[in-house]
Amino acid sequence: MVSNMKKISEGSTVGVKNVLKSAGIKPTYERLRILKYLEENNNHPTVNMIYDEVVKDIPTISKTTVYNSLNLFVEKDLVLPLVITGTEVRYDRNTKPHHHFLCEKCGKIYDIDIECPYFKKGYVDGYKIKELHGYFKGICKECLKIK
Amino acid sequence: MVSNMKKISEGSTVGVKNVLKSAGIKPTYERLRILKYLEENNNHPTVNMIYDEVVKDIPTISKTTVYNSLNLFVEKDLVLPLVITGTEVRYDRNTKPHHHFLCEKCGKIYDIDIECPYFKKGYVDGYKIKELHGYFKGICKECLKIK
DNA sequence: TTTCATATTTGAAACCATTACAAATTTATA
DNA sequence: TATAAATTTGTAATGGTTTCAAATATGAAA
Ligand SMILES: [Mn+2]
Ligand SMILES: [Mn+2]
Ligand SMILES: [Zn+2]
Ligand SMILES: [Zn+2]
Repeated sequence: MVSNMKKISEGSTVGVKNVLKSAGIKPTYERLRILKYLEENNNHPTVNMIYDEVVKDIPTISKTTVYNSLNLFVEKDLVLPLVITGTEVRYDRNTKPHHHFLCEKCGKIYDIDIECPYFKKGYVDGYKIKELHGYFKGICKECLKIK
Repeated sequence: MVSNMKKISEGSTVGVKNVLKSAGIKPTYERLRILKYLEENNNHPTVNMIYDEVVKDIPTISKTTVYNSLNLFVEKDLVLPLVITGTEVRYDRNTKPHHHFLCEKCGKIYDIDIECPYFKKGYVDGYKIKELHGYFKGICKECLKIK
């Protein structure tokens, strides 16, 4: 088993609506659709990836609304922003601290379910840890097969 | 002891000149000064931080030259680019894989000398690891004192 | 329902780090 | 010295993100 992380929700309309309401966010049509995308896709997407899919359902949506919504989700701890490739921010519905793996060949970003003993302790070298950001770069299992 | 990492070089003019030459880089005045800055400061600086200091010695230097030089250093594995704050790239003379700590209060970035067992093995979840990027966010020792 | 205040969305402009590019300058070679 | 190659420089372009004000939608009061 590659990952044993549990899903946050199912991505159903009623599901995401409750998620937004309990976070104190008004569940607008646009926000619901964006959050649904994040729940249905664990691909750590960029703003453009999200926009390109969501605009198929809501042709009038603007990219600014995608930015606004994601910033709001981050503020309310519904979503975790990741900076892995350096060029653009990626968004993760899984806000629990976890590692990632960026494949140099296919560009996919995978979850890596390993533990960091220092993060568990809460301190390193006398410094108080609040967040953990860890990722590997290399070749993923599938691309290794292709050779 | 907070860190037991060894220094790469002393930052002396003859030192950095040899570093550049053995990397196959022509040791121009600008490149020497930029590399010297990196050797004398282990503060993981941004392009602007480097420029602001170097321009005091070389008033005619352009920011493009700082970019060009750093990109060349990265290409020749003399310097490691870090993306930690998300907004701008930082540069590290220490190219050995190591962890970092970003203090939320003072903004300083510290080296953290811990080992990653997965990186040592070379694999996680069947994925081949080539690079390791890990950092913590929190409050550093000094800022904890101030309280 | 109508009215009015508030929240949200939208599109364009601004911002900012980085890159592209071509002209000017320096350096190396003959 | 003359010529070619490499480097530096300044400006313009690029691209992701934010700012901002106008347009639209929502919700409560009348
Ligand atoms: Mn993830
Ligand atoms: Mn470092
Ligand atoms: Zn791959
Ligand atoms: Zn601090």
